[in-house]
Amino acid sequence: MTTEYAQLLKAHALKATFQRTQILEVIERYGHIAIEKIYEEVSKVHASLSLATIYKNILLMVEKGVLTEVPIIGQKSKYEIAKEEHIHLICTSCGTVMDKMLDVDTAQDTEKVAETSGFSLDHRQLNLYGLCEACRG
Amino acid sequence: MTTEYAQLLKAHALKATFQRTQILEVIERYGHIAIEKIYEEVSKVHASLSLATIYKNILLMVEKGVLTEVPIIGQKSKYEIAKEEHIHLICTSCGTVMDKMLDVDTAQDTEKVAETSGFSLDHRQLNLYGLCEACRG
DNA sequence: TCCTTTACAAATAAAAATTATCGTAAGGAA
DNA sequence: TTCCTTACGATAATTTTTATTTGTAAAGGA
Repeated sequence: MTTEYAQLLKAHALKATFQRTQILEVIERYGHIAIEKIYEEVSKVHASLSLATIYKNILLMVEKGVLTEVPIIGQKSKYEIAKEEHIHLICTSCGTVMDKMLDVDTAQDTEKVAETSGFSLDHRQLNLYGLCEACRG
Repeated sequence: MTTEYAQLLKAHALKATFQRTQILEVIERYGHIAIEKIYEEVSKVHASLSLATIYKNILLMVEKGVLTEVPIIGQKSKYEIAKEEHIHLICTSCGTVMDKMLDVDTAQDTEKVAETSGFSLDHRQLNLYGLCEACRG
């Protein structure tokens, strides 16, 4: 069966194995998720899965541009499906990561900072830390 | 002069040991530096230093607000002396990290993003990845 | 000064995270 | 289906990080 994930993998010259499509399914379901949790979740539908397989595939899919690493202060990195550039709101209480659109002004401002420094900008990583609505109490 | 670091430590309720002032001296000299490299450098002036001591002290100094962790895509976290909020320009070729002033507009824009999401903003992490002037060739 | 208390560093030791190896199995093109 | 290539699973081996224990030194009080 050619699922949405199988196509995504093939579009990046990767074979669409069951393990990989399951990993992608879990990542999409969570939005942002750490390695250990991916292992935990995928194991539920594929008990014989090896943790090494997760590591290998995550690394590979990051290399191929299917996934993006989201390094976070004080935590292990989380991973998300690569998508249009955006901002992260990270709750320091519950750990939730939310995506927010990157507004044009901020994009332009940062481009300008890079430019005036003789720096050729490739991509941004804009993380805002604080308390989400639920955790503010 | 190491008294500068001794004062910094004391201001955060930490004792000014030789090891700690040396760690701080190395971090300031490099600007941004990973654990392993700190160990390598401090070992030069203090051969019997244990790597566990580095970890313990880095963790402690981050907790106390003397240091800031800078997590970077595809690398181990680097550490810097805590200072006024700023942007990082990270060269994906040579790995150099440069500090840039955070302009008022960007600061306000991000505050607004947080606000309209019901998010109480605590601190930002704005990293720009690309090629530094030297690496553009 | 001497004693007591506390904190620290060093040295392990232990645990956790990540990467490598290799025989077998599965994907995909023809 | 057949064949070639690549991925998986099962370790094993490393690396990274954290915890524990012990000896020493510094700090403060009598």
